[in-house]
Amino acid sequence: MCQNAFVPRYVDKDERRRQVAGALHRIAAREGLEKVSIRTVAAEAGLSVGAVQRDFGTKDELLHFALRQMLANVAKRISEVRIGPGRLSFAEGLRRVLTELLPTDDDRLAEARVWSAFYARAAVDDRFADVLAELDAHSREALRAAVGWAVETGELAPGQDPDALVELLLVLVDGVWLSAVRQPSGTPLDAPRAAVEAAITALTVARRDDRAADARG
Amino acid sequence: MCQNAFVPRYVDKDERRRQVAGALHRIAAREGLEKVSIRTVAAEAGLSVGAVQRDFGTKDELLHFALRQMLANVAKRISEVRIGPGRLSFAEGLRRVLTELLPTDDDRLAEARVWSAFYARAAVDDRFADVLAELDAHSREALRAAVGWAVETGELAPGQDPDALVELLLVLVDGVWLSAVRQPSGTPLDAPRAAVEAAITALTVARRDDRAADARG
DNA sequence: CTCCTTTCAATACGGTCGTATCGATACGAA
DNA sequence: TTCGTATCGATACGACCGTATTGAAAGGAG
Repeated sequence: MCQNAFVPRYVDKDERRRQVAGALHRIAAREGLEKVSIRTVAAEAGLSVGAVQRDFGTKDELLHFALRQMLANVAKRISEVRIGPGRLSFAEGLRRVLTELLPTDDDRLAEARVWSAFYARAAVDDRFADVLAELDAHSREALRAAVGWAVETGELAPGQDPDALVELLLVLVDGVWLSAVRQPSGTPLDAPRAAVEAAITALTVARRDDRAADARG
Repeated sequence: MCQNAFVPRYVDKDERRRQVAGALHRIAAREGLEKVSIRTVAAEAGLSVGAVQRDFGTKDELLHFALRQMLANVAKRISEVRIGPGRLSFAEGLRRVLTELLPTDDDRLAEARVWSAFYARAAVDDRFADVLAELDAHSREALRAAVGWAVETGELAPGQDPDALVELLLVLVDGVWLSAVRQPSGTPLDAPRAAVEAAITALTVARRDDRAADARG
C-alpha cells in the first residue's frame, strides 16, 4: 500500500531503454529514420511491440531518447579528451577531438548517417533543433578548451582570435562530416581523416615562424 | 494510327511535372520529407492522386524528379554568375556564388531544409547520393572558375593552391548551410551572410600586402 | 458527326503505421 | 499460501500509405 515504493523491477529499465535506442540507431544507420517504427525497432531489439511501448509510451519519446542518447555518447567521448598541463598537447588534443567528431571510422560514419537524419528532422521540428544546439555547445566547448590551451602555450599565433578560430573549426567539422555522409557507400574515409590532419597542420604551423609564411602562400 | 504522333496534349506535361515538384518542395520545407506522399503532394498542387500518378508513375520517380529539379535550379543559378574579363570581379563573383549556395534569404533557407532531407536519404540510398555528387560537381566548378579568375588577375596570393582553396570553400559552404538549417525556426540569417563576407574578406585580403599580416594575426 | 485515345477523379486493395487494449504470467508483500 | 501489481506477448483498431483499377469526360482524326 506504500504509494510507489512497490517496485518489483525484474529488469533494469534504463539499461533496456538504452538497448532499444541502440536498435533504433542501427536501423537508422542502415535504412534511414523513415524505416524506424515501433515494430521494426522492437524486432531489431528482440522485443515485442508492447515492451517498447511500455518503455517509451510514444514514438516521439523514443526518437527523442535515441537522439539524446547519441548526444550523450558524443559528449562523453569528447569530454574525456583531457587537454592541458601534464595532459595532451594542443595538436594531439585537437586531433582526438576532431577524430571523435568526424566519421574517421565505420562506426562513426554510421553514427554520422544517423545524425544527418536527425538534422533533417531538426530542420522542420524545433524540439530536435534544441537538442542539436546542445551538441553544438558541447563541440564548441571542447574546441574552445583545445584552442585556449594552445593560446596559453603559445602554439597559436598570438594575434589570432581564438573565438573566431573555434567557430571556423565548428563549420569545418560540419562541412567535412556532411561531405562524408553524402558519399556513396563503400567510399573510403580518407577525406575526413585527411581533413583532421590538414587542420592540425594548419593550426600548429604557427609554432615555427618560417612555416607561417608558407601557410599563407 | 500514326504510332505516337497522336498527342492531344491539353496541358504541358513537363510544366506540370515541375509544378508538382514545387508542391513537393513546399511540403518538404514545411514539414519534412516524411510528410511527402502522393496524396499530400497532389493536394498541395491542387491535383488528384491519379493525376500525379500518371505524371510520375511511382513515388520514387517523383522524389528523384524533385531532387533533380532542385539540382537544376541551383546549377542554373550559379552557372549564370559570369566571372572573367569584362564580367564580374573575383570578389563580387565569389560573393554571388556563395550567396546562391548558402541560405542567405528565407527562400534559400527553405531550399536548404529540403536539401538536408535529401542528404539524409543519400546517406542510406546511393541513388540519391549520386545526384548530390552532381551538385557537388557543379559547386566545385563554379568555385573553381571564381578562384581561377582570381589567380589570373593576381587577386590571390600566387603560392596559394587554387584547388585546395576550392575544396576548403566547398567544406565551408556545407558547414555554413548545415549550421543554418539546424537553427530553430525564426533565427535570423545573419550567420550565413556574415560567413559570405568573411570568406570574401579573407580571400581578397591578398590584394593589399599590409592587410595580409592582419589576417594572419 | 462518330470513333479513339488521352486525361481525369474516384475508389478499391493490401500493407504498415501508431496506439490502445487485453488476458496470461511472474513476483514481492502480507 | 494468496493477493495485487507490474510486466509480458498478442492482437485489435483506425488512419494513412503506395499502387492499381475503373468509368466518365474531353477533344483531335476520320
